[in-house]
Amino acid sequence: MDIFSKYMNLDDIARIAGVSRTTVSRVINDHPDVSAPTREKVRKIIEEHRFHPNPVARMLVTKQTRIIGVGFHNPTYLFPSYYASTLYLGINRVAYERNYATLMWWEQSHMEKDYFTRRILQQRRLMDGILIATADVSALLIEQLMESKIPFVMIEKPTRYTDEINYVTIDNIQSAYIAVEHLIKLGRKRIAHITGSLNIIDGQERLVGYRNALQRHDIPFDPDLVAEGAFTRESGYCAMKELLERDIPIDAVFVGNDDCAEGVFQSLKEANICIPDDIAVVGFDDVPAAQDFTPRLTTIHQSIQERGARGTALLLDLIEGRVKKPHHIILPSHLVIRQSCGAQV
Amino acid sequence: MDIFSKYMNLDDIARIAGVSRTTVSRVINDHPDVSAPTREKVRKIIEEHRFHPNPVARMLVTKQTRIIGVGFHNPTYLFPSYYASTLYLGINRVAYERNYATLMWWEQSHMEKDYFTRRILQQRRLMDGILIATADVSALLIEQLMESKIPFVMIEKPTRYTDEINYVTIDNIQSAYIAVEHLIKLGRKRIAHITGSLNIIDGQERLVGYRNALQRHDIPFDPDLVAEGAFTRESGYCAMKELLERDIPIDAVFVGNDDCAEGVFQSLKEANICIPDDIAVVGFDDVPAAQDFTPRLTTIHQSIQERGARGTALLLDLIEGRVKKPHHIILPSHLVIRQSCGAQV
DNA sequence: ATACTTGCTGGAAGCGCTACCGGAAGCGCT
DNA sequence: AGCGCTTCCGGTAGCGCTTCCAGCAAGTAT
Repeated sequence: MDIFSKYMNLDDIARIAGVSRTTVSRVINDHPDVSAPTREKVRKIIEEHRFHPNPVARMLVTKQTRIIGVGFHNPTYLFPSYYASTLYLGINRVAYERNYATLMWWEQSHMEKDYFTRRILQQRRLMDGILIATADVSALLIEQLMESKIPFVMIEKPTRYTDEINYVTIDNIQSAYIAVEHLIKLGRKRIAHITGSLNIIDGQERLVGYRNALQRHDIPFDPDLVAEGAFTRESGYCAMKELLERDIPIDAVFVGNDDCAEGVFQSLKEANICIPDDIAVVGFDDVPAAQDFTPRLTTIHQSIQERGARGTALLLDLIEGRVKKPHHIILPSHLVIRQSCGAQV
Repeated sequence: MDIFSKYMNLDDIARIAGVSRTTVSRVINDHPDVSAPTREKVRKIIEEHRFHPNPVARMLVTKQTRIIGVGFHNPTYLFPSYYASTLYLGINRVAYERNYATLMWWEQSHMEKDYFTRRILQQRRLMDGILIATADVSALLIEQLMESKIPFVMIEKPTRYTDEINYVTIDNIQSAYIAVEHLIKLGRKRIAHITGSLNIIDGQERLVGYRNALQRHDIPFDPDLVAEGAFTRESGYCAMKELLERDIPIDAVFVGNDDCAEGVFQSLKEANICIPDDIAVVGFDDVPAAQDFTPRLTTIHQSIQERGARGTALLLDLIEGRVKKPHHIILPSHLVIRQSCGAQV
């Protein structure tokens, strides 16, 4: 093909085949109104010329793109991380199975403030639906998305309009409760908590679960035992260090997620504090690396890939009109007991 | 906006503003041929109705989409991994800066064989250019891409048509040479190599560098010292185990990449072999986790994000006609000496 | 014989935008 | 008054598809 030549179009194929453009369109779309011989003839010519219809033109007339947008926010802590990659793995699997492509946004810290919102709104009609892979998203975007009636699903629990929005999440409160209760039952008395990002609902809810467990077991809540982290390794390192510098007794710590726990481990090792003998550690997420921590990390397991997959399936059902009412999917999670909590050797 | 209402279009805005569709288009595209008062009036109405022109219609007529396709192949080992995520980080940064969106493909093992190729060809006209983030890609796809004259860049060195294809890579041979030479200079005599995937050029070239270094220092090449890995943690674990079972003297091992080295570490620990005293280990990539290995991993550093960024910049230059001839970008890399090679304490 | 269905095909409209072209108005100049 | 020039605006023709509708031939029932 020459640089100056254009791509072929339906008319070119039609002319070569000696049929009308309509007929060519019909064979491409497997429409029944074409006789077998005509269909074969046209198909052969399409094949021969390696013709592919222009997807953009098709999108314009059918008003569907078979593209879904996937927005990741604040990737400073999301990417590159096991969580986000794995989520996308699940998303992509379902999108593939149902023949959709994914157009991904991913807001990085150096971008302008409302880039995410503007961009999504601008490109709305390029996407049949939108997946929002973070709770940390502006209320404005959510409102405009709701107003524009475009199908969208959040892969985190939204902080507002909770009833009206489709989302998939896990029971953070209950999970955190179980994790902390486990430590209590092992006889730990001074249980600290390094939180996740507290502007994200997961972080907030895990803190609630922590407090609930203490309360239930008549252990007074001590704010000195709480340090704010941010779901990252670095934040875990710093928060643990800060906790140690407070120079108060601590015999266990429940950490916002596993990435964060990695930093906690490092900090404890540097301070020559033994896990779990001196301080027991429990994480959240059960990333694969958790099995390779020394000692192996006790943590709450959740299937991140499933989260992405279920969210995507819900979105596509919404797009295709199979589902109408707002759905809230709450995925199961459970405690995986390993060595870092002191229950096993 | 009602469910049944359509999106607004240029004509709607034009009618409300009392101007022509053309004028509205002009103000949207900042065309000078509009008087200041008219421009203001139209702009206000656009704002008021939160109107965004249909990007699909615009794409159809301008014949550019401001979308680039990004293809990741064989994600079984690529995702979720530091390498792929980080690459995408670099890609996305540049794409954002130059106002392009990324449409990502990601072939998973459960997909049909030629899905990748078919999909890319079908959607070609939806993308202004294509980034191929793997060398493990069919010759057919490359040929069809070249034939269709669509701009594309490979983020790995291609195995064929090397001269004609735009790509970005590092000097694998030289880097591997330096890594192995470093071990030799530290007095290691029986240096093993756990390769990367040998169907990928990076794996092949690193093996060549390994052999070159041996040859240069008059150490005979011993095939028993080589085991095939696949750039993954698991493959490293198995390959190291296999190497140990051969029951031959080994005092160092150069590993295809850091992920793989993680498996090697695990295998050596299980066998109670001390790193670096008994066996020194050198990796490749310098992922952040390399600093947290015990002992800390000596490895070849390369900037993966830069790789993605430079590849994307090249692609966009190609798309925008700023660059014509095939470009080959070779990024720098260097050895980072830590503890696992035995040079530091 | 007519009427009516069935199977296949093509013409034409239109999706929502951009871009080309032509024209009206306003200006200063001869 | 007539001329050319600039400034601003609108009409219209596509971009490459899908889809609706009409039409025609052949087959079937009345």
